Amino acid sequence: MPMTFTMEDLQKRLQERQHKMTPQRRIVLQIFLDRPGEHLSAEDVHGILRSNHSEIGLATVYRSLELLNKLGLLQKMEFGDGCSRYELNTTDPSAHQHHHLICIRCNKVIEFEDDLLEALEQDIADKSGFRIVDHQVKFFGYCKECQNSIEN
Amino acid sequence: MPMTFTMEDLQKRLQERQHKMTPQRRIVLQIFLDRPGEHLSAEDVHGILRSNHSEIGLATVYRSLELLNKLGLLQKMEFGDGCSRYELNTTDPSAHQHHHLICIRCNKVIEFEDDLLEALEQDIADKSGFRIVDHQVKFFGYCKECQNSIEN
DNA sequence: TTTTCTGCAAACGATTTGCATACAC
DNA sequence: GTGTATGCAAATCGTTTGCAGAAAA
Repeated sequence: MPMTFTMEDLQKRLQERQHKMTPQRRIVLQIFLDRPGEHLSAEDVHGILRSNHSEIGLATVYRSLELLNKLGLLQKMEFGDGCSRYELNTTDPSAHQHHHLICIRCNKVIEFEDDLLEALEQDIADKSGFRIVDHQVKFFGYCKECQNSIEN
Repeated sequence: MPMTFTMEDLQKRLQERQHKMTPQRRIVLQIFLDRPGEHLSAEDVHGILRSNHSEIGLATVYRSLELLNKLGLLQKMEFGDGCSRYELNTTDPSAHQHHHLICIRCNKVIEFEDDLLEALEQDIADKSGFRIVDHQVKFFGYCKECQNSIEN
């Protein structure tokens, strides 16, 4: 089980860049800590806050997500559904970055890791001369459940 | 050099779905035929039309791009610059789908093909049970030229 | 007290839509 | 002629921004 961040990490990283610790930022991070593995949009977060009776302005949600991303606590991603989504980073530097399988029938997003990807990246770098610093890999298809229900 | 589509392909595919051949659709496709390998946004296309003295309403440009995509003549993609981009598909069914290396300094997009990707996809499918029908692979980094100018 | 933050409302940019007219078939 | 397409303007949607008041440091 990969380690995630703590509030102290948030505090420390905010201070390093002369930002301030605020209840809003703490609460937004806590939402992700409470939901490991979920890919939340700004609207999702805003809705969760609303249902928690801890309303925070939508603009502040956007600003907090962007900040937590810059601080390295959240990772930003796009699944082609028209909005940015965020998920908690792991603190484990040796962890492989995971990637996403997106079911085009039920819209489920599942994650995978695969060592072949590292080989692919190395191969691309060698052939192209690019110095690669990040990648995005998404596979679209039908998950097991949807394959079954199509057959029936 | 991969084969691309012709106006006859457009005509045929339009008829199959009871759509009509219009000058606007013909002109939009021609723009892509004239610029193989370019990744054009709706605004790009609209600008080219403007400079060609063949103005077409922006809404029609959007509708044409979406239609050409549905007909399989164009491929839609996102590079994270806030707008959708399109490029001509090849007609060669045995061609490997190519992928993109995006320079995060000069924003150049270059394309690559790599057989390892097929292996990766097969591996993922085996492990996850997903039936994969499409994928998106983007690598972000520094192109050769930008690596050089950073060193200087 | 100084600087950064928040919340609100207005602004934004890409894309979509409603509708009357024009055109392809 | 019939049904689809176009052009325009207005609407939409996610996101960003300006600004005045609030709150961290």
